[in-house]
Amino acid sequence: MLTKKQRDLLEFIHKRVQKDGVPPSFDEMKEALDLRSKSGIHRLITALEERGFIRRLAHRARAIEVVKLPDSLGEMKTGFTPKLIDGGKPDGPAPTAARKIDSSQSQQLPLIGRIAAGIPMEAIADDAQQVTVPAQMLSGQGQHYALEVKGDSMINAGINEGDIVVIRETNTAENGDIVVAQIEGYEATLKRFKRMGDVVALEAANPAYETRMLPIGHVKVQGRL
Amino acid sequence: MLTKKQRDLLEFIHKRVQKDGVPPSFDEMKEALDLRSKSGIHRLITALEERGFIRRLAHRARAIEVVKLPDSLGEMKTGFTPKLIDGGKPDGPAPTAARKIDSSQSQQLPLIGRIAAGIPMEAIADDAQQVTVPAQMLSGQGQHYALEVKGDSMINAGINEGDIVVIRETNTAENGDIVVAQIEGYEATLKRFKRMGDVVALEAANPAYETRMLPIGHVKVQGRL
DNA sequence: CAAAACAAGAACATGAGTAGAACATTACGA
DNA sequence: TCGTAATGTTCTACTCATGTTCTTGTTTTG
Repeated sequence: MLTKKQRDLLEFIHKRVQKDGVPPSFDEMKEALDLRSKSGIHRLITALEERGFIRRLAHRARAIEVVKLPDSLGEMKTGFTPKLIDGGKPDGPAPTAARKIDSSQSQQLPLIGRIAAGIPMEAIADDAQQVTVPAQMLSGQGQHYALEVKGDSMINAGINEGDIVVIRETNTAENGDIVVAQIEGYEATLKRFKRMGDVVALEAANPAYETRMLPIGHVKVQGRL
Repeated sequence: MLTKKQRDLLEFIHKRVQKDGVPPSFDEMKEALDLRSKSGIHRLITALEERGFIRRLAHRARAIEVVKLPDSLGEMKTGFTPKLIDGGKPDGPAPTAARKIDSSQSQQLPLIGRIAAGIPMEAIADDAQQVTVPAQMLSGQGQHYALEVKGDSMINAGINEGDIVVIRETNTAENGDIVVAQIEGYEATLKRFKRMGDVVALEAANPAYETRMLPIGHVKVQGRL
């Protein structure tokens, strides 16, 4: 699926994100791949994006995100990723027009995936991946769902990249619980929950990651492990 | 299902991907099968794709992906077996046992997305992106959903890469309709639908793409534009 | 606000890789 | 034996991947 260069670059980006938490700039990638020009990187990035391995925001510095890795670089079956790119979306004939329509005449639809009009690539969400879970893992009450873990911040809690965790939907948590927390209304992350007065501490089970302290209003618990 | 040659080639590709992470080029395959020409490879590849064993991107170098293996090669499958982690009993060496649990005690959970345990990255599926759509685009009946278009095969129908199409769920279609079609049970693609007797023609609105003819049982209409 | 940093991408060159036509050969079943 | 499908081979045409240099905007920052 990927050429060697593309793979190298993807690997480099991934490692940088793992290590520094910040994706590299074009210049840094250029150095890493020993190129004399950034344009080559640009094209590789474009290719990777086209193949669905990364996502990015146009014109944003270092706004690259590794969505999936090739099989050879780690196990992560990517079911599908309900999320979309393009922070800017500057123009584009049809879309722009559509977005201008008065909201009172509009209604919300879930964007459930991506469809290939050219080469078929990703199944649509109706075929969402299912995982089979032993019944005793479920607490009997409440809605459960499964999530694949990305990243290694909970490594000391025995949760590694690629693992599947079973989450019970809830909006409360006890100190010490591992929760899915939504920060600032948009980031969802898996952390250990601790409340200290008016702030909430989200601590990772990996010394390489820092504990985040956030005012209580900014964190919303979405589920509990 | 497969001829010997096809099987050999598939096996070779699979091994290469396992080993290097990068699929082989036509030339390399030619060498592996001890042929003097790449055209033979081309035909084998085409046959494999037709039979659903591989997927590929047209005109992209090394853009081959093994989708499934014939039964005879099944043992080679790399067991991606994610550990299931139970919040209640967070310690380790149980997963093997857990997987052996009788299926009658199990239940299906939707895998609805991905959660970042390291750097917060992706919202979970509950926060799936919403697109706003003018009410007059909806037919008033039936379930609708939105899909982002990838690829350019429908370019002559005014549908370009990045556009969002609104689909009504249905399992029927008239000739000439643009439909989301699922082929062979796994590919979802956007094409113009035409039925001719017992075969269905899925034609792209772009001369660069060919029309696919498939027996009627292999195509399932999932929705209509 | 201006400078610095960074991303987008046009233009050009070259080698790598894919598509497919045309024709010969072989194996196998009706 | 004839016909068909799978294979081999050769050749040609075309597209893609990559490297390079430069130019044009955008974003971030001092």
